[in-house]
Amino acid sequence: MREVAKLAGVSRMTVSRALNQPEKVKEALRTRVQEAVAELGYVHNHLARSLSSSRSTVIGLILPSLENSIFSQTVKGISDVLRPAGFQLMLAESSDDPEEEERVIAAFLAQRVSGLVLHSTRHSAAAIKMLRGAAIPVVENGDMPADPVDMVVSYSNRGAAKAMTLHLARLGYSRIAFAGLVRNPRASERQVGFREAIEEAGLPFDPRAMVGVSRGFVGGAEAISYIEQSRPDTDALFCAGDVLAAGALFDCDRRGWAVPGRLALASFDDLDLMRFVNPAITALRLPRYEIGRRSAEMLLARLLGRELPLRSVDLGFEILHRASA
Amino acid sequence: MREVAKLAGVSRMTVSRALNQPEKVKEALRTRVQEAVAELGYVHNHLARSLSSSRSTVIGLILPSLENSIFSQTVKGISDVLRPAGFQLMLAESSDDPEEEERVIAAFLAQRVSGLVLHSTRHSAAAIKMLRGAAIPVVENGDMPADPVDMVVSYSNRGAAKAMTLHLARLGYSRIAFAGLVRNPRASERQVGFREAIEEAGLPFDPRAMVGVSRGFVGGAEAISYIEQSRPDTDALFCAGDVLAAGALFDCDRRGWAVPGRLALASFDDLDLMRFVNPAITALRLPRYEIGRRSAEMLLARLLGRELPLRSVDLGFEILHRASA
DNA sequence: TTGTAGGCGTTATCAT
DNA sequence: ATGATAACGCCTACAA
Repeated sequence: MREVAKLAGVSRMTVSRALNQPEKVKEALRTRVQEAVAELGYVHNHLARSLSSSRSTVIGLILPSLENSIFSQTVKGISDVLRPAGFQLMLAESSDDPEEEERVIAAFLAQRVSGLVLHSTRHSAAAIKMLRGAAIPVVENGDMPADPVDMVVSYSNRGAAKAMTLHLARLGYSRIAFAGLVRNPRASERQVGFREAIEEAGLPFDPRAMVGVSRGFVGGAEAISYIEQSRPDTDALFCAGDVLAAGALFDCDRRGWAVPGRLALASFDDLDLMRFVNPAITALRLPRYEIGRRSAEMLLARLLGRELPLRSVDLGFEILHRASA
Repeated sequence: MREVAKLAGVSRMTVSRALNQPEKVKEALRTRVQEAVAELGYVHNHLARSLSSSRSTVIGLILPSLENSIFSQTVKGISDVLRPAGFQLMLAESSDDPEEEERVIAAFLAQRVSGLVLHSTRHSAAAIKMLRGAAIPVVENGDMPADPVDMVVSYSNRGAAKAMTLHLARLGYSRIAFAGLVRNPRASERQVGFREAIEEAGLPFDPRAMVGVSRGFVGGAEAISYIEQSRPDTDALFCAGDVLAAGALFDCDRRGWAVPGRLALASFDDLDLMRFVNPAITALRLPRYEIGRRSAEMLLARLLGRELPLRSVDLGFEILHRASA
């Protein structure tokens, strides 16, 4: 910048202003500065800027898993808002482990991110302390937490699972089963919603109606095997996770089980896949992209000094009824 | 840090060393420093560190699309290497647009990323100039480029497409069609490979055997419609992109076309999905995760001053023969 | 092994 | 509208 200033025949301060608040610099000087910048191939140093102004243009995002297509929509939503605003996105994975999340938060705070989006809603005490100490805006995404750290943009896992289960009950299914991922806090919430719905629908509650399975398509096949062996009179299966329902459908296909004749199927997440398989799978549409957008917007609003009316936004969900149930 | 130093009764330099090179500080002092850090909730400022040492611990990654599951494996590979090394990942999207890529590169260089991973291999002249000027290690990923910017870790789109097409020819299919994404540089390379294979196999080359389709499952259905209307005697379809083959399979299912009886199917990418559908789809396994790992490893090696024997690594591919062809 | 001095490249602040 | 000066918080280089 020193060199740019020299070449343009102005002070460094003027260069800085020409770069950051062009309207505050006379056109003549502004042009000379721009020419000097181009000539020297000068690249503004945002580290120095952040250090000096004690405010950065980087937002941190911590996801439970990087390999999950449902999160990529949220990433896209965040990125679409951040990029035009001149902000960058820093990404890391927590594996749904509070300890690992804590380490990542520490690393991000050391990088002086100006805001944070956390998908998990379970944090270590130390992590919460660090977040409060950092005094930066934080958005939580994965669920509507009872005790938010700061802001929340999400939907209710419990509520959505309950709604879908009630939907199945209303369709006349009475021996409904639930398959969810093991060791996953969001899956647990969904299971609670499932149970609430069963009771509210006046159906007998059967603990064996719930099964924990692995991630991925294989989890869906595990659920079908479980049903065959342990609860063969099941008439509908609600798969609460990612591609489980598709895996279940493929396995039914292989076994010659008619869907929904032998077994009705419903999915928690409406991936594109759900619409394209045969039969198309009834699913919950969750506003994954919107969650990203709103999270980023709220973060930016706070960084620009606007006080927000809402600290907690429930974006809800939608039931997409299709041929599988 | 000043406060930590005061509380621990040492100089700031000692604190800095206790943090960065603990082995160079006597245990007694180190302990006192750590206690002071904990007591004050001190968070190291990596911006200041980077500015002062003129070396950062952030790597930039630019992907054509954030919503594509095949890239998430590469992201995971990069992250798995970066995290233990204390590096962070900054992520952005180029939409396969060299102009947009150029803007992102500029933004990343302003953030003083210490290395860059680019999935695209087509860059604007200005982008290349900036990269060379920045003198940071760069890895390209999406293809084996004729004229690399710096390092390359990839596979050959042309070679892989050619191999799969030859595989289909060897299986006895003689009216093979190719479906690829429109306006996608990697899809174009794959098409070249397809054509080479057709000629090498001694099959008649028919321009109508190639069709450009949309992204996503719907693209597969488009390909099937095209075949029905414009080239009904096609006996095998090679889908060169992401989920296209699955979309084609679902559409065949809907039409009652037997796979591979009426039409054989092959996919360019081996997503999990390909193994789980019925029939399972013959696919190219591309080392997406490994590409991420190796890219990050090569970047780190260079940042640690090691000179690398290889600047260009072709990780190859594998044909997974399954029931669809 | 520890400390001192100076500077990394920018912006806040105050002055002109 | 522009400039001078002093931080921002850390590390390099050198000294003790």
